[in-house]
This record gives sequence, structure tokens and C-alpha cells, in this order.
Amino acid sequence: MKENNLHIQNTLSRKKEKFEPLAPPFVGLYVCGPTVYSPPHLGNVRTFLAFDIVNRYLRYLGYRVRYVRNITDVGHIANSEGEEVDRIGEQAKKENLEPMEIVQKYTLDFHEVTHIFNMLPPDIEPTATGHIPEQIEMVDRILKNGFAYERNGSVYFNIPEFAKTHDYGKLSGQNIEEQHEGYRELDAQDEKHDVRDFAIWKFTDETHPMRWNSPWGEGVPGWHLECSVMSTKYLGQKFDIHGGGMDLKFPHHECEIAQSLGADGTEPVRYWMHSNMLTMNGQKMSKSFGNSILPRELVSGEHELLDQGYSPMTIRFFMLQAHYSSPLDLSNEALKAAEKGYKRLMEAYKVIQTMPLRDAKNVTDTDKEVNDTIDGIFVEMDDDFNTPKALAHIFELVTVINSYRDNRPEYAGVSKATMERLREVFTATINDILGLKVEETADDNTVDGLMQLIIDIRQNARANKDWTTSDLIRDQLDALELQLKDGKDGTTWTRK
RNA sequence: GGUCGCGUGGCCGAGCGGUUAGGCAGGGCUCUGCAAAAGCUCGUACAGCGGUUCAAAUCCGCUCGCGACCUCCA
Repeated sequence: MKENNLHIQNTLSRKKEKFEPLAPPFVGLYVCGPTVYSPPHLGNVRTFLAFDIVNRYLRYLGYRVRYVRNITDVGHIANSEGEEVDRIGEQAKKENLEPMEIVQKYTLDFHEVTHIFNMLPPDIEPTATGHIPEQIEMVDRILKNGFAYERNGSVYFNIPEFAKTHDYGKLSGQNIEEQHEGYRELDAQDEKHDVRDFAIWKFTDETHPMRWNSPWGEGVPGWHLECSVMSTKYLGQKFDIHGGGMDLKFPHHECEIAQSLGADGTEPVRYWMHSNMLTMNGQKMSKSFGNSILPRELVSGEHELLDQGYSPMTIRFFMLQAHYSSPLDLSNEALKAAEKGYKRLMEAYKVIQTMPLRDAKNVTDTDKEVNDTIDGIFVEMDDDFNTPKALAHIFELVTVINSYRDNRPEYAGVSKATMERLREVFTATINDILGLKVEETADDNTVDGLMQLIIDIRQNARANKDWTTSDLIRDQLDALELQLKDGKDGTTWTRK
């Protein structure tokens, strides 16, 4: 494990705390995954990207991470505007498919999206339907401990009872007494004793194709239960980091805490992390607002709010330029700026892979400055995964790389050892920590050879001062979105 | 109504008590056959009004504006 000073903003304490895993070098990381009834939109991508960085950086530091991210494939009965909705079941009807066909379709879709954005897969990706017996057992433990009651085949978590001995609402800062205000009125048929109670097992009749036998009759597990069960099963009753989008803080994560305490008497999570929302025109991206953009729409540019497409790595870079805990607004202007910045970054990345390094005659203060900038990357990553600041240092190093390549005298005093370190850290930061990669097309090897030939021909023309030919070549290539760059040591090319 | 958070230069976005954030765009310069690329350099911003302090974008109060959550949500 590398020496580190990692601090994490803990939602539970509202403080930045030094990260001390329960059992180093092992780290348990749980992230709430998607409900697979529709394609993931870009807001979902942002959240999973935030925790991809957490996962990657912990691994870079040498921790042995077990990253668990669930797939919610049960049609939980969600209460939407007074209607009871099973989203997977609804979608199945809409598409005329079996619920499990919907689950499969959108699970594959989700995996494809995480793949194009270069996210590392979780180590365990458990499904809710694969853990029905464990969920039933957990309901049973909560019942036995007196924190739940059964009504007509459903089981509800008893918040007033739980709140007698526990602080329900501590994660989200909710005051349970005042919560009554915002709640919908209980209607006459409602089985709950208290509006704040939530279902941990829900009775369903034969109109729901997905249902399971339980000691309380046929039904489905409650939404919050699966995460408690699966995190416990794979990471233990108490584990290191639990992440998710801010909008899950209440009630989902609050309920998870209550369930773990109610079933096992254990405070389940040591560090709670919440990522902020992606907004579009200042509003949270959401299907119900009609302002959500699908990843493939942003890549292709086929969306009424976009005037061009952006590559997956441009989008990833764009998101990393903001801190995960701040809201981020998506706009054409910001994406275009990111596109150019990303390109400059990756050009420097390519340069340093092959750039010859020289022995310095006299090592100057610049050498120390370069080392300090390199150190700065880790100082910032250690500070609650501050990717925008880490990128700021990376860009300072882009200037160092370009200047060194151009033999600028200011960098003559940087030692070969420092440049080797720069190469190593720059490469590792881009690839392993930030998960950015050069986006090459499949035919680049052939094109590379052809381009070298064209560059040689043009070089001959230039040597003969045949500017007509040399400019013709350059302009025609430019029209093909291929850019020539004449440098001191010859000409290189890049895609525009 | 309750809880939490935010308002930074033309745009995006860090910073959260004293020191250059960074990216993009724009101006100037260097290099170059010309251009591009690259490098150097310039802009001097912190919603408003008060207060604390030797010192505030950063702390406190008020005002205005915006957003998230309050059992669908990443």
C-alpha cells in the first residue's frame, strides 16, 4: 500500500475524515446500482463515474478493493403520485416482453454504457432477484427484534418504534417529528401505522408476474432492503464506503441504516459518500422533466438541445473537471471547451510516451517545481478525490512536456530522473486514476503509414521551396480533418 | 412548511481567512516560408448590503436569486 493521506467527505459526520479502512489493505466499497427498466441517462453516468474514480484511486494507492454494485431487477412497488407502480412490470407491458427480458435488455445496455465510458466493472454485481431468501431472512430478523409489523401479507418497518432507541434521520438531517409536514395523507386503505413507516416486504397479487413465496404470503421485497442484504452478504455487517447519488440519501440510505440496525444492531457504513446531480439548463436531469439525455445521444449529437456530438472520453473529461460533490450543468459551450482541452491533454500524453529524455547539466529550481507539481496531483486526489484540481496540475505538466519537447531553455535544468518520474506519473494518472484513454480509430495503423508517406513527400516539396505543393497537401488534409504540425524536429499529424 | 446546498472573470469550473487554480474563448509576442500547433504574456472576478478581523471570494447577519431532498429518482 502506498503512503497516503486520503480524506473523504463523510455525509454522516458532515466532515472530511481521514480514511482508515476497517481491515487494511482491504476496502469494502458498495454503490447503489441502477434499476434496469430503461436505458441509463447521463445523470446516472455521472454518479457511476464518481465512484469509478473512488474505486480506481483506492486501487492505485494499493488497497485491495472489493467493489460491489447491485443491479435492481425487482419491480419494486413504487408510490408515484398516489399510484402504485411496478416500473419493470410496466415497461414489460409497454414493450410486450417478460419482466426478465426487460431486466436483461437494460442490464446489457447499462454494461455497454459503463464500458464506453471506460469504467472498471465491479468485483461483484449482485442482483436483487438472486437474493430473495436472504431478504426474507432479514425481514424476519427485523420482525423478531420488534422493529417491524405485518399487515395483510406486507411487512412494514416501524419508524416510531425504531426512533425510540435510534436517531432516524441522522444521515440526511431530517427531523422525524417535522417530517409529518411534507408527507402525503394516509388514505383509509393504508396499512401503515405511521406515514413514515416503509415496506420491507410487500404483498402482491397475481396481476404482478414477479412475486415470491414468503412466510407472509406471496410478494416482493421492499426497495431499500436489497442493498442492506447484499452489502451485508458480500462486505459484512460493517464495511468501509457506501456511495450513491445525493437523491438517494433520503429515504433510501436512511432506511438502509435503519434496516441494518434493526436486523443486526450494527451501524453498517463508516464513510457515506454522495455525488451531486447533473443538471441541464439548471435543472436536475430527469426523465420526468424531459431534460434527460442518453449517452448515445450525446455521443452522436442527435438531440434537439445539442449542436454536435462529443466523444465518450470528452464527456468523461468534462465531468472530471467538476468535483463530484458539486452540481454540474451540461451545455454545448462547456462541452466544446472540454473537447479542446481534452485534445490538448492527450496530445501531451502521446508526446511524453516517446519523447527522448536528456541528462541535465545543471539541475535548477525548475526541477523542484516540476516535482512539486507532480506531488500536487496526489495531494489533491487525497483531498476527497479532487479531480478538477488534480487536472489543473496535470495541465501545468502539459506545458512542461511541450516546453521540454521544444527544448526550451527554462527546462534545461530538469533532471532525467524527474522527467522519468513525470512520464510515469502522468501516464498512470491519465490511464489508471482518471481512466482517460486515447480514442483511436481501428484503421489508425494504416493511416499512420500513409500519413508518414505524405509528410515525407511534402517535406521534399518544402525543401525545394515548392510552397504550392506543400500547401496543397496541407489544405487537402485539413479538409479531411487531419492536421499537420510543423515543429523544430519535423512534422507530426493529428486528427482534428 | 421542514432539511441541505449554491450564486466566482466572456463561458465552464476550483478555491473556503493572507499566496497564480485550471480549461475554453479573446488581445499581444516568440517560433514558422506562410499558417496551424506549441511556448511566453495580458484581462484582474468572487449576487447585494452590513459586520468581525491587521487581513474576507473565504467567517457572521440580513436581503435577493437558484437548486436538491422531504417514500419515483443517480
